[in-house]
Amino acid sequence: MMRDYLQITKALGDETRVRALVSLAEGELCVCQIIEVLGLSPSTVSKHMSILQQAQLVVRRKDGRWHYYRLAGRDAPPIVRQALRWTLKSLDGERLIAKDAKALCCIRETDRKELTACYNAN
Amino acid sequence: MMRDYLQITKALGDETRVRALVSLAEGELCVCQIIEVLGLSPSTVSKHMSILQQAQLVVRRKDGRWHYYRLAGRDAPPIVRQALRWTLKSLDGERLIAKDAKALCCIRETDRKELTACYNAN
DNA sequence: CCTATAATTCGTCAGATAACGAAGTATAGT
DNA sequence: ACTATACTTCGTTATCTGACGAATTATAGG
Repeated sequence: MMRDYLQITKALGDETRVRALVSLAEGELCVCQIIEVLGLSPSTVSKHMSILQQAQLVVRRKDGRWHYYRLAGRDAPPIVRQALRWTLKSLDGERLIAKDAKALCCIRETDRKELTACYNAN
Repeated sequence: MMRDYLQITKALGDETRVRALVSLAEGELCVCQIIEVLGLSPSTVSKHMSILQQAQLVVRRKDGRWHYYRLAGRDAPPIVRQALRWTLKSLDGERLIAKDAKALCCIRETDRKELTACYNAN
């Protein structure tokens, strides 16, 4: 209980993780897409996603070589769902988040090869 | 916005601070009372309360030599009030918190001189 | 004015955390 | 089987954080 709570608050206490979390608001992403949004190394992003998953804030789905993450849903415990609702609501309209969302449009719709140029443009 | 959010989540990401916060649920306390509940040094507790205050989760009131802290109320921004509601709801019934509450009864009703014995009894 | 009390600020130290690259695992395509 | 791709795990390093005691500030009371 306290343990769950602290796992959630600690997970939410890092800007990078929050950006990753909010990026998932519009649907699941694979790790390589999250890497592009955040602009961090694969190992770093992997660790962050693992922390979010341990806090039950995200769910992982594996499909071939790709690992997709999505926000926890209806089956998640209330404490988690409430935390997510509060987070998304509180950060709605945040500038940094908006910038990520813009980059995400490129990332979702673009072949991985063309992607870097697109991201750098923002 | 992101700044406020992270100040809140970082503040809530420490067990000691959460215990202090929940202790205030039944009404304001002065620092020396919080010190008794937590069993930590004055300087440590002071720092923790300062962090909670910077996150706007608590409000300070000064009366003579005593500094009273209470939970943020109706005048606090929505992001803060929602965080507090979520926290108190999520930790309702937590064992460690309950123990603190028990100690708090002693602390509230007891002269400071008799206090140590009372606290140690739990 | 002097002392005691309540709290904060400062300096220090140990332990936690976030970043990286290198190495390892797993899967897809040839 | 071999190579490339997608992630994860591990080891290292720099920075952040939480704890304390000592020193400081502010107020109450003799």
